Amino acid sequence: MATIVDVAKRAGVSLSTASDILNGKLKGTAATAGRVRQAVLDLGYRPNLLARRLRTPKSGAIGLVVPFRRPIFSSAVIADYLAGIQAEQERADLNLVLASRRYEKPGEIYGADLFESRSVDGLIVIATRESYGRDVDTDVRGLRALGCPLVWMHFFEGREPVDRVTRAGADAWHEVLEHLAERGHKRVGALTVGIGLKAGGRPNVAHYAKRFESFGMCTKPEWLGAGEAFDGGAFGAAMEILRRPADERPTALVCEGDELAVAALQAALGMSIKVPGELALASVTNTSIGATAAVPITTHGAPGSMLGRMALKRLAELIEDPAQPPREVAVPGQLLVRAST
Amino acid sequence: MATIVDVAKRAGVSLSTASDILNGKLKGTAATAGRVRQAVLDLGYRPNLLARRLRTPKSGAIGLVVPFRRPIFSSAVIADYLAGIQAEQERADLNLVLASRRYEKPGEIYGADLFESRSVDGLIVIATRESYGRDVDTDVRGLRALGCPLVWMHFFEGREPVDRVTRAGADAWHEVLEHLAERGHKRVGALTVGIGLKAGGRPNVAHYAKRFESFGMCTKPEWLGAGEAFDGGAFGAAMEILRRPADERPTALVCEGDELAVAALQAALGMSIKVPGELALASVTNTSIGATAAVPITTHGAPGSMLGRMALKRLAELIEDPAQPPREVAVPGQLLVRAST
DNA sequence: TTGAAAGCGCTAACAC
DNA sequence: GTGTTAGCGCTTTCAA
Repeated sequence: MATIVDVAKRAGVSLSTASDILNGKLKGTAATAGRVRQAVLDLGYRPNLLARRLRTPKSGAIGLVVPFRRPIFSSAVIADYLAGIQAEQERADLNLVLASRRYEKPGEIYGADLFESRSVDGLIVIATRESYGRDVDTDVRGLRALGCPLVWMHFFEGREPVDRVTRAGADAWHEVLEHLAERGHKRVGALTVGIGLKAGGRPNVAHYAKRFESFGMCTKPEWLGAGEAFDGGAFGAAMEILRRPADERPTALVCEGDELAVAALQAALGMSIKVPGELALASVTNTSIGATAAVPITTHGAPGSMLGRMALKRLAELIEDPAQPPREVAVPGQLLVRAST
Repeated sequence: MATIVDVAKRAGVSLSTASDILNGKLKGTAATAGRVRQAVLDLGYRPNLLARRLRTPKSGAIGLVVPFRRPIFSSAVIADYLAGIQAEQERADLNLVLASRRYEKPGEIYGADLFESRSVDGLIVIATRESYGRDVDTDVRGLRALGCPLVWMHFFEGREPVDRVTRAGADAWHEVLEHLAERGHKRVGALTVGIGLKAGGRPNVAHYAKRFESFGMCTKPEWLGAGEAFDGGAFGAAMEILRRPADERPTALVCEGDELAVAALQAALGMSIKVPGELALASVTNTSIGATAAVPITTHGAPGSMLGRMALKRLAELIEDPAQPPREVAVPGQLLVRAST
C-alpha cells in the first residue's frame, strides 16, 4: 500500500510538502500541487488514519452506548435518534463505534473501555428504561474523571450534572389535551408504557383525572392501559379499552409515543372503529413512524432524528473544548396536527 | 495518561519485558509479572490501541454497511442480524464501526473508504432491497481488489462469487406448506413484501397456485397480498384479504416473514378472527418478533441472530486468512411449529 | 529473561 | 515554499 512517502517521491517533492498540501496547510504552486494530487491518484494513495491519529491524538470516532437487553435496534425511538446521529456523523466525518459490551458487571462504566483505549473521542449514551435502577451517577462521574466528553440521551434519572439533549418544554401533554379539548373531546383515555409501574400494575387514575380535569375532560380506570409496542402489549391494552360499546369507551386516546398510538390505531382499525371519526388518537412524543401510519398520528415535539443530530453536534463541541460546563440542549417542538384527530 | 514506558519504569523492568508480559508472550518470574500487573493497576494504564494497531496493522474493528434509505434500524430482520453480530463481536472483542456514508454516488464502493483508511479490517454488508438494481458485482470486485475481507448478508443479486451467509435449504415453503396440509388446510393465501413487484402490482397467482397445488391446496388472486410491515402496508393488505365472510377467505395465510405474519395477526385479531381457530398463520422466514407475538407464529429457519453470528465468525476467519476462496455459509434451520397453526 | 533500538505512517517543528 | 528531523505509543527484532 502506498504511503505518503511514495506520493512525495513520485511527485518529486518532500514529505512535508506532500503532507501539507494534502491537508490544505499549504497551497503550493499550481504545478507542485497538481503533481502531488496526480501522484495520489496514480498510486491510489489513502492516508492511514491510524497513523494520523496517533500523531494528532484523536480517534475520529465517537462511541455509542445503548443499554438495551433486547435487540438495540427494535425500538422506533432509538431508530429515530440513530438516524439523526448518522446524518450528522456523515456531515462531521466521524465514525460511529457501537459499544459491544453491556457494562452490567459491578463497577463497569458505560463506554469507559472505548474511551480509555482511544477507540473513540467521546460518547453518546442512549439510556432506556433498561437502565432503570442503575446508579447512572457513577457512570457520569467515572466518565468525567476520565475526561471523556459525554452526551446523555433519553432516560436519565441521576442527579449528577451532565450534557443532555431533551425535548423542550414539559407541556406536551398540555398542548395535546388543549387540542383535543378544542376538538370537543370530553371522554379521554390514555396508553402508556408504564415505566416504574409494578409488574401487572395499572396506571394511576387520579394522576390522569387531575391532568384532564382542567380541560373539562374526564377519564376512567378502564380507559387507561399500559404496554409495550414491541411485544404486542400495547396492542392488547388498546383492544381492552376499545372493545366496549361506543358509548362506554373514550372518544380520544392520548398515547405516550407514536409507537403506542400506532398500536392503538391498528387495534381500532381492526375493530372497524373509525379514526378519527369515532376515536381520536394523539401521541405526546413524536416518533417518525407516526407519520407513515395508515392514519397519520397527531403528535408533539421535535423529531427524534433532530435530537440525534443535536446530540452529535454537542458532542463534537465538547470534543473540541472539553472544559465546558454541562448543559442541557432542549430542542423546541410543537404540536403536529395530523389526520388522527 | 500512563504509557507502557511508565509501567515498565514503575515495575522496574524494561519496556519490552512489560510489553511481552502484558501480551502473554512472556511469563516472567511470578515476582516480575506481579510487579508489572501491579504497576498497571497503580497507574491505571490502558494500552493505546491506536499505537498498537499502527504497529500490528489491524484496526480491531469491522465495518457494517447497511444500504438503507429509511432509518437502518427500523427493520426487525436487520435488528435480528445485528443482535447476532453484536453478540459475536463481544466474544471476538472486535469493535463495530457503522458506515456513515450511503455509497450512492457513481463509482462509490460499499465501505471501501473504511477499509482503505484502515478504520476496519473487514466488512459485513447487509444489503436490503434498497440496493435493488445496484450493480453489486462492482462492489464485490472493488472490495476484492482492495483485499478487503467481506461477508455479504441478505439480499444479493450479483453474479460475482462472494462469501455469504444464508439460510440452508430452499425448501422453507415446502416444509411450511406440508405442515399446513397436514393440518388439513385447503384454501391458502399469501402475504409478501413484493420485491420486484411493480408499484401497485399484484403477486402472480399462477406462481402461488402452482406451488400450492402439489399439496392439494388452492388459492385465489384476492387471497394474495403485498405490503411492507413498517408502514402499515402489510396490515392493510391482510385486512383486504380477511374482511370477506369466513367461507370466502383462506383458512391459512403463508407470510414471507414474521413481521408480515404479525401484521396479519393484528389484522385478524382486530376483526375478531380467531388464530389459529379460524385462520392459521405461518411465516417462511424466522424473525425474533414472531416468538413474542400475541399468538406466537409458526415459522421456518434459523434465527436471524444466528446468521449474524455466523457472518461475524466467517469474517473473523477471512481476516485471519484472506486467501480463502469465497464460500457460502448456509445455516440450517427447520420448521418451528408454534401456536399460530 | 532482559535491554536497546528500529520503525509502523503520519504531522509538526524548525530550519533553509 | 521547501526539506529535515523528531516523535506519537506501541511491538518486535536482535544481542546480551
